[in-house]
Amino acid sequence: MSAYDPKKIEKQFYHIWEERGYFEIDGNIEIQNGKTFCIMMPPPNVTGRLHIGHALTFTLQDIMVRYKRMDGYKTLWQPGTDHAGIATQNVVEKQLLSQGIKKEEIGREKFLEYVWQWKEKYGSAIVEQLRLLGVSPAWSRERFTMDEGLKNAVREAFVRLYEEGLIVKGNYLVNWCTHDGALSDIEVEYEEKEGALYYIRYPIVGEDGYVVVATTRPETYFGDTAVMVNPNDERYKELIGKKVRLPLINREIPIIADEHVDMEFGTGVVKVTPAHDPNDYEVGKRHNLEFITIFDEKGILNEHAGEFAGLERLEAREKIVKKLQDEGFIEKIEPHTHQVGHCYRCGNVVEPYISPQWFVKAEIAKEAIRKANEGETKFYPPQWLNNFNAWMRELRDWCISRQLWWGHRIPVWYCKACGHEWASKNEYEEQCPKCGSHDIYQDPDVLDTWFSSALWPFSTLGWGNGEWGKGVKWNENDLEEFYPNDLLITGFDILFFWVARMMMMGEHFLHKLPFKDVYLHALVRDEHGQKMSKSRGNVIDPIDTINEFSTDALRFTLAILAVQGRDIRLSRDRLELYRNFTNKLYNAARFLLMHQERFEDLDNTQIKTDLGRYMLSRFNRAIQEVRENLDSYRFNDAATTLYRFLWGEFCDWGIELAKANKEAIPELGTIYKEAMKLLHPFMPFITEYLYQELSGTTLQESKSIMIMPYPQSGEQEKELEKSFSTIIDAIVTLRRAKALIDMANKSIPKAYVKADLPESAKAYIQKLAKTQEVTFSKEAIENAVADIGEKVEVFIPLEGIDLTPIVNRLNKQKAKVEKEIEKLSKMLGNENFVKNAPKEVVEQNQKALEEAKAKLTKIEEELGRLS
RNA sequence: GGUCGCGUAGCUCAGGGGUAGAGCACUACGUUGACAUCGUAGUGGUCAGAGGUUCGAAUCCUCUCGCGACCA
Repeated sequence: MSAYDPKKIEKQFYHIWEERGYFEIDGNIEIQNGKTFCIMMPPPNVTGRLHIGHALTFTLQDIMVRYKRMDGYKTLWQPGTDHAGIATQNVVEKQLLSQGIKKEEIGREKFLEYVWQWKEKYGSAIVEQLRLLGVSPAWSRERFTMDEGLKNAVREAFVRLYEEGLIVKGNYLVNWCTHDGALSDIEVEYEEKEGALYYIRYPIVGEDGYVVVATTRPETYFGDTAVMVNPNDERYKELIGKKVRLPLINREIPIIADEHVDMEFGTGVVKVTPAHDPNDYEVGKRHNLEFITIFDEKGILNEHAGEFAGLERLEAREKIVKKLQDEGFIEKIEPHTHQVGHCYRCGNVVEPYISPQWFVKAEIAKEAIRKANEGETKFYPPQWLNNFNAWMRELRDWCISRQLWWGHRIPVWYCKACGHEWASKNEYEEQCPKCGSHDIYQDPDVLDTWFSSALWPFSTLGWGNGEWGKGVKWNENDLEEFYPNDLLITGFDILFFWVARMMMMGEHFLHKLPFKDVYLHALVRDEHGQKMSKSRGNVIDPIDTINEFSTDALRFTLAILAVQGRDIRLSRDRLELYRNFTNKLYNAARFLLMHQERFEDLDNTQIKTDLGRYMLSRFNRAIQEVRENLDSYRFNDAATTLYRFLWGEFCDWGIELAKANKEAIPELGTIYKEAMKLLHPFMPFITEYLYQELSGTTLQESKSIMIMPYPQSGEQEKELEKSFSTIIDAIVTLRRAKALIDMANKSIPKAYVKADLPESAKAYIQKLAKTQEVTFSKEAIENAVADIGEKVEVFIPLEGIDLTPIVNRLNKQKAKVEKEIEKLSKMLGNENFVKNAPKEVVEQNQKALEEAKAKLTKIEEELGRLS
């Protein structure tokens, strides 16, 4: 028993590759051809742990990068991590709380010190995990979205947009999480919830009656500043212009009319809460209503809520409803499903809330939209352009301020003396540029994390960095060489969060879209198509998977499943399959090495034998397909081609046929080595290992496969391929015929093959079909077992073959089938059964009878031929 | 409600006007000195359904049904 053991080599090889600088932009300097290739790593969160989605995205990126690097491109794969505002702040806040420290007690500066300490200590966990995946980014250039250079770039971008009037401050209704503060529209996740529709009675002022309004959020009635009916609603025409009195608090509000009211919903009377509902906000502005905010930023009800002041908004609901019920203000409560917005970070119910925030104006996206539709950026799969357009068309101003401490602080200062407001690229400001006062303060908020990552495709190339990192983290001509980036690979789920924003920013600041191609991959699901989640317990951990199956197997599995526009269903079965593939590759190499210690490079070899030329021709075909598929990001097709060629052609036929023609073995070894290069981007470790083994070298002492030229497709020999496919057909057909006479795995003395083949083909057929003597014949042979293949006919003479075993087997089968027929006939002959049994059962049995009869005929035919 | 995608062998999926493919599973045989994480052979499909275009449709078009995603 001999199996491939990846553990021995993976860490060791990775270390050597990285140490030798192969991952860096000039790592392949010897084979560079003047072209460049650049791809940005979507920076994972510093707080993150590697999950299977990372494994997918980084595997695909690494495949492209290794391919391009081997193909002679000067290649930049820019790595880095994201400071992840809310997530990181939460992690550190929690950690401090466990030590009994509240961040409010220690203050902003001290808290940030803790965060930085945390980042230094734990922030590299994910990049270390990434290394286990075998990825090859230019690690020396690793960036952090809050390093000094990128902080400079963020201020540069902010100040320019501020001065152009594209960043503005406004007191708007925003999505508010009482835990995490303001959220942008896409940070709110909607979920269908079983709630209730509360029908509340509002007494009419000066009359005995009341109107009933239906609401899903009864606690907001403290903020009502009107109730509203449709002017065309006959039921309520009389009421327009009158007033109602809010229950318990007895504030009087007007009854107004507005065409927007849906007469069908609830009672047709709606409450208007301008400060706590986006629709009502618009109504409030239209009708000049008062905006009453009823809770603070933590969600605690204020004085407008009367006796309920001090309670948390959601906890208060029940108490408020109870009181209303007790006082007779609730008409009824109906169950009601509706969409409820939740914070994507903490799951808290999001509230519309009026607060002063910073926004990027939507018009910044105009040019990016136009250029994307002109094809400056191509999406893979292309239908994503539609989604991009659909979202961009309805783009609203982007709320970029966040009520956090951790992040890029908004570079805007206010002067207490003269009220002046200004933005500055400096980290600290000393005095007011207008009046010179020192009594100034900086805006307390920080920027949305996506603001800094929107700059990633060019800020990492030095844009706006100042002098920081120059010549170390980036080079002066980077922007020229690597902008626009050639490709972005990321998940479709962040198309709007990130991709679209990079496109707006890139276009705005550099007047070119940041990517030529954008490849969006789907989600990794479990084998049943379920989303992976901790609560479902179906999470596949990439690190565990690597330990169990190897990095190469994981990478290859993900690649071969990565079909454009389709989710990936990952399963252990699949992983096993491709782990087995690595073992197959290993054993093929062992076979070759059994015959010869080392093999030449293809460049220095003249392939002469017919089998060698045949395999080379097939290999050239595979090269062409793999290249075409990689060039169009069809990772699954590229991987399938490799799997089929290496296993289905090289091992199954190349090596097997070589057993009949040992002279071809040195040539096959040479081709196999070259094939390792073709496979290398997918399976970096085993290919390096086998390449070195077959060369009689070690990586420690030799050049790595990863900086050798990627195979170029050569000529295909069509005639030779045809000839070999006839040989293969002869072998398969003969094997089938042998199976028919129960001699499948045994050697037989003689067979005839009717085919147009050269004498040299005989050895192959004799060896692989285990037939001592094969004769080519132009005629059919009498008194023989015959089988017809695609291209040939074969005949096995009956004389000299012991037919007893097969005749016995056929007789046994015959008896069994006859018994079956008898039983089924009897059953179907029974009138009651046919009448009463379910139709399907009757049909099923009829079908079974027919099949059994057909089988019997076949058996009888065979018996007739053999006796 | 709007947009998009999907429906192909028992399962997971490729393919995308010209004889229906792979892997797994299944059946039978097998330890011939690379590999049982394997080999050989075989069974298995009205390509969701109905219309249409075409010499020809799994493939293009329309509709229906079912599933999913995103947006409201």
